[in-house]
Amino acid sequence: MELASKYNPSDVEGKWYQYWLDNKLFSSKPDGREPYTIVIPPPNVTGVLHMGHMLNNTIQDILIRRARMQGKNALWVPGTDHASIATEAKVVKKLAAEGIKKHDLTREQFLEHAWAWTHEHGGIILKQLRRLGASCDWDRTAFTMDDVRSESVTRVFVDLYRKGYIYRDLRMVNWDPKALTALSTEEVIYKEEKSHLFHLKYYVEGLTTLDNEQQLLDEGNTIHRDDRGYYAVVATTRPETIMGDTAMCINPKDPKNQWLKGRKVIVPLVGRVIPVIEDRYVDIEFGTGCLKVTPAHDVNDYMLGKTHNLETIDIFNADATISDESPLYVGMDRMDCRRQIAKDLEAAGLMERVEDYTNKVGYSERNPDTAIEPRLSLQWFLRMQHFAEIALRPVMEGEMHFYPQKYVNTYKNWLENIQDWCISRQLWWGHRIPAFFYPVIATVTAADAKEALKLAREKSFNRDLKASDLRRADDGDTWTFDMEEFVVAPSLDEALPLARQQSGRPDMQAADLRQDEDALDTWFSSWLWPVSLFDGIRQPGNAEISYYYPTSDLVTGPDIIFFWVARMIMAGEEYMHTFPFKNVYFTGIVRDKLGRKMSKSLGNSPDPIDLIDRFGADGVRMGMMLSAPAGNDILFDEALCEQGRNFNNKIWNAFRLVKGWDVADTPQPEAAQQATQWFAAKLRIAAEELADDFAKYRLSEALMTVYRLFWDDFCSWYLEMVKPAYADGKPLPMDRATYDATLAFFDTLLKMLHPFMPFITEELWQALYDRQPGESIMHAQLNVEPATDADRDRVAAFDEAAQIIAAVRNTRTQRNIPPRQALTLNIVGGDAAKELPFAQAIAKMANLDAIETVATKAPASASFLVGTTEYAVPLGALIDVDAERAKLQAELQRLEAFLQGIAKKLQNERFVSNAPAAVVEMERKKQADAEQKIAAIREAIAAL
RNA sequence: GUCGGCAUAGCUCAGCUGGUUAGAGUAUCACCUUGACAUGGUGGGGGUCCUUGGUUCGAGUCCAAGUGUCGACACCA
Repeated sequence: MELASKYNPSDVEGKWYQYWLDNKLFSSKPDGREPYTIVIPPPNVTGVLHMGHMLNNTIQDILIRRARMQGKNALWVPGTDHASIATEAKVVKKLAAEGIKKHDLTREQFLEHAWAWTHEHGGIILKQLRRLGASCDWDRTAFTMDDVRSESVTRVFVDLYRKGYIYRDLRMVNWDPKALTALSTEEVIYKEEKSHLFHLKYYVEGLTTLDNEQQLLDEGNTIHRDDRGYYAVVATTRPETIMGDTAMCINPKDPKNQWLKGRKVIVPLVGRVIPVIEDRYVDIEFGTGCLKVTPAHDVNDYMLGKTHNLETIDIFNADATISDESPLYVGMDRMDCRRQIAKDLEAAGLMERVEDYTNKVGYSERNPDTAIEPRLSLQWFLRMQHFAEIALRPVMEGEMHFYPQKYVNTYKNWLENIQDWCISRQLWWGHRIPAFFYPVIATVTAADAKEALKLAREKSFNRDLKASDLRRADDGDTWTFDMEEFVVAPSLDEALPLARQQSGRPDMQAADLRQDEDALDTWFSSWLWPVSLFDGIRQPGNAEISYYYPTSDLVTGPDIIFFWVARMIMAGEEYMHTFPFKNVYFTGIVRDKLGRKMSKSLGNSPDPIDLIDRFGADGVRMGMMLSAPAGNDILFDEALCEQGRNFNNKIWNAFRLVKGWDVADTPQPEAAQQATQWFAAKLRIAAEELADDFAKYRLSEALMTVYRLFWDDFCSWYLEMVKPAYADGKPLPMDRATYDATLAFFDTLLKMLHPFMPFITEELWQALYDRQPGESIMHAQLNVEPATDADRDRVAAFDEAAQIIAAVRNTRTQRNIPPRQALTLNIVGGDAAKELPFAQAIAKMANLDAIETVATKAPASASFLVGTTEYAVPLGALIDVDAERAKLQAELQRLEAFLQGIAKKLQNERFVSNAPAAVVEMERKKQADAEQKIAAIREAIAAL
């Protein structure tokens, strides 16, 4: 067989992936074997592969392939996420480019566009994963909005509603004014920002003179006054919200502001008179201690509003332009308004001063340029207390393991301070909330119109309700108005009888029901993923869910520990009564080699497919894994892919060497026999190390273990030791015993490498022996005998031999003796009857013509110590006595310093009496060895 | 602000319950091309284990404080 001297990945990768597909080698069905399951963290359906996916999916593939080769029934389930906000935003943008506004379309029309977009762009990422070698069972590819998953989501919603965990309420939510939807607290990202703190003048109403001004000043009040009168100073970063001010608040214990108690102040520009209220919430130290209260636009102000029964004026529209509730700036964008009002306040002399200020502003995770706006709105919530409790247990009790473990703390912390989950989103792309509304005429009882309106608004959650919407009944105290009530059911068909019953109107028709317009948070479907993939919601206890659940490992980023991991544990415990995965492996964030996050604007994010084209999938996989300890950020450097590619080339060339040998039925040379025995032992020990690395999820170390085993032990040592000699410019044939052993070693090595580098290992494994059609390394079993003590002894003995070889080579290098010039090795003062282990191998590797035991070495020798044995290489005329002496002197000095340290330790009585006997004994042995070495070196120097 | 992680060779990281002269990969330097591979071979150099104090016969490892750094959470008018 002719093989190119360089490995070319593109020749083999596509071929073998197709072979795996054609032979259904990724597929899994429940059977009698132990299952090993991974569910993919579903990437956004319209996403494209980035470096984070590369890392994440490489790890999953390594774990899956390893499990498969251990004889487990390995299943990796792929799929995509509908990513409601992200996808809807993309579709809206695309439509906008075509001049179509979302709200000019009906829901159905919009969804048609969204599905078209999904079908066009969807699944690209899954195709890209194939280039990486991902061994997913593609026949099972799922989508969070396919029929099974959608129905599961709906059922879960209905179930949780009936269990009383889901409720509807008017709350201050994080509003994304661009996407026009509420967000959960986890979807808000706070960024520090340079802004301004505006100090505004709120004149005190009707106060022209303060009789006891001096006394108040003496008591510590800070009183502001100008020719227009007395005023309070309020510091704010958001002057545009003053139109919504309905109070000013001071801390009752604030000595600076006692004079304002019980007064009323005038909102600047607006002219509205608002009360001064008192609440301990106000921080005395901050600013002037005067806080403007805008209940509609700040979470804390909202609380104050509730406590103090304040009016709520919502001055923003949903898109954060100024609403007609505001007396000023109607229709203006909030940011423009901030600039304008600052100017106007300045011009009106109502701005005392402006200072620079750094504060944190929340931004939408999905629209990173859009500052979120706290907004009162009616949303659906999931009560989290129960879920926090059931999700904490399996992690704290060690049923589930996190790698790295530090995330247990993060997890615990979040669960213990959990807030209810806002699950509704004002989007169309997603799972529509299965709540069905029907109109009713409601009543409230109140003595006057104002009270009635307030009660009616509370009852209907409708802040837009106006006094004219209320109808007073004849008795005077009863008011009626139109509102809606709802039922929750999986479908319209099931909703109708419920609604008839609930309303007491048996004549109600389907057309009378109106389904909630909102969709559910994307994570409300993702949290069911490990269950819904096996249809465990719709068909509890089915064969698949019973077999594959709980899954084995989850591989994901720590950034979604709350969004996703925690919630999957909740859903798993709720619906399966047990945790969804045994182990969670948190990967780090992929950064560039300077430690910066990958971003489009920095242009430091390589295209994974381009990398695969250049280095091969195996090379890139190795590049990812080389620097990826669990949980640490990985600093990605193309140089690592290069290293991966080089390793592929090394494997390839080792194969070329082995397959190039001629075989003959000749006796096995002693050196080769020693080498095979040693490598067999080394292989068994390495396999144990590898297993240990995997057991601890130290995958980059596992890779390094195999890397060194292959390159150093197999190529640099073993192959060199067994390589046939040359005669007449041609290699001699190799004996069959060594050849067979070498092929067997190669076979095992390929299997150990396969999870990391699936393509090249398949290519070579297929070529190593004759294989059956449809056979694959993927399903070959990695069975390596356990290592024995004899193996460890042999490996230790070889380490000494390797040191001797290195020392002889060093002797050559330092004296410019060519490798081809054979040398003789003397074992000085040794027992002539005792054979040096690996003598033949040493002779071959160090190019020695003889190894002799001598009583005293030749005077013109280079000498060195391995262990406590002195070795010498007679150099004859090649000797440089001065250089030799200098070398020995340096070694002597080093050893003497070392000996001194030990002697000091051993002279310390407290050490001798306190340290364990074994430790003291070890020190004594070190001392004796060092003394022996020193004596040997002294002799060597004298002999020169 | 609260809590947590980390700090070891130029770089990226191992180093377990304290006990050989602190390791690996990579980079770097020198030498080496007829014989699998220059995407290679052989050999070398390179460390005040962040600082200070403590515990101990003994500290990279344990404790405390400090410095730096990263992260989570909370508040921020």
